[in-house]
Amino acid sequence: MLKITRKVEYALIALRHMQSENNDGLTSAKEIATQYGIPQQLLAKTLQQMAKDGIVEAVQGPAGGYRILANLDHISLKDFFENLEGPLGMMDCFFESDCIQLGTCNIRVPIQRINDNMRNMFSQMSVREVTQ
Amino acid sequence: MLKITRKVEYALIALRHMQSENNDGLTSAKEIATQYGIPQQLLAKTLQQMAKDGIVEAVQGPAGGYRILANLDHISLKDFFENLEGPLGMMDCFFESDCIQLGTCNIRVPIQRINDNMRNMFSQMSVREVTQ
DNA sequence: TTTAAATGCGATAAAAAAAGTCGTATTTAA
DNA sequence: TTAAATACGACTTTTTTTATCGCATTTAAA
Repeated sequence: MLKITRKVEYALIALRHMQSENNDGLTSAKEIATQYGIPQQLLAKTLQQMAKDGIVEAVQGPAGGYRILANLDHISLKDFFENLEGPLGMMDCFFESDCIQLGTCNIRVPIQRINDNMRNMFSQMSVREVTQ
Repeated sequence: MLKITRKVEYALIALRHMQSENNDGLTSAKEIATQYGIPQQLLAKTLQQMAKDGIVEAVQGPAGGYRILANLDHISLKDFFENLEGPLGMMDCFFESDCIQLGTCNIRVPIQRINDNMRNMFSQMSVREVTQ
């Protein structure tokens, strides 16, 4: 419980790698996958998703790849997580209301308070803090 | 990602219920399971685990059940979570070191910093904050 | 103009984790 | 003696996560 997913993990590894490149930072998915021993296709999809979110820029064609586009200081971990994995909640009932017990549930509100604390914590941390 | 498990959820529901009982708080697993629409056997196991941890007391025999034993103000959410689910870490490599990429991983240390923040947050919250 | 190496992306498969069930033993009040 | 509860290991089912497959598109370079 309370774990981050591989997708998020791979995304952070890739960003940190690209940030430390001494050239213009353009790096292919294959290059990163090989160096860190992670599945290339999965990493590629993750990078493609980040490209859609404007975090990285994709360059097509041979000798193409990805490079960081956004200022990582200005992206909170909360937004980063939610871009990749959807709404951040300790229980599903915070966004899906298909739980029949919603009316009788006695911990929804207190857990939501804790969840707010957690979201707040990740709102105050930038992606840069992980990649620097 | 970053979700609590049903086991933890059920445990908190049960504690909150027992705390609000106006009798001596002795309540059977069946009673709680019925009231909140929770699988009885699963709840029972969760209560048994809490009994081992000294959080609740188990009373056997007919008309038996469970009642709160510990002072919930003095149990942190971190300890509560770890009692039920084991070590709290955003990545498995914090406790299992079977990851071959440990040497080349470039985000382990920064993620661990974030993880420490999270553990610290849950250390400063008591179970009581959820059950009151 | 052809080729090769890269991204783009939907569908599917495999693996792992979580959730739930079953069966049986034990305890104990009535 | 019976019935209603806890105790607990083994197992099954379901869900989620992780990974793979196949094919299309882009584009630099031969």
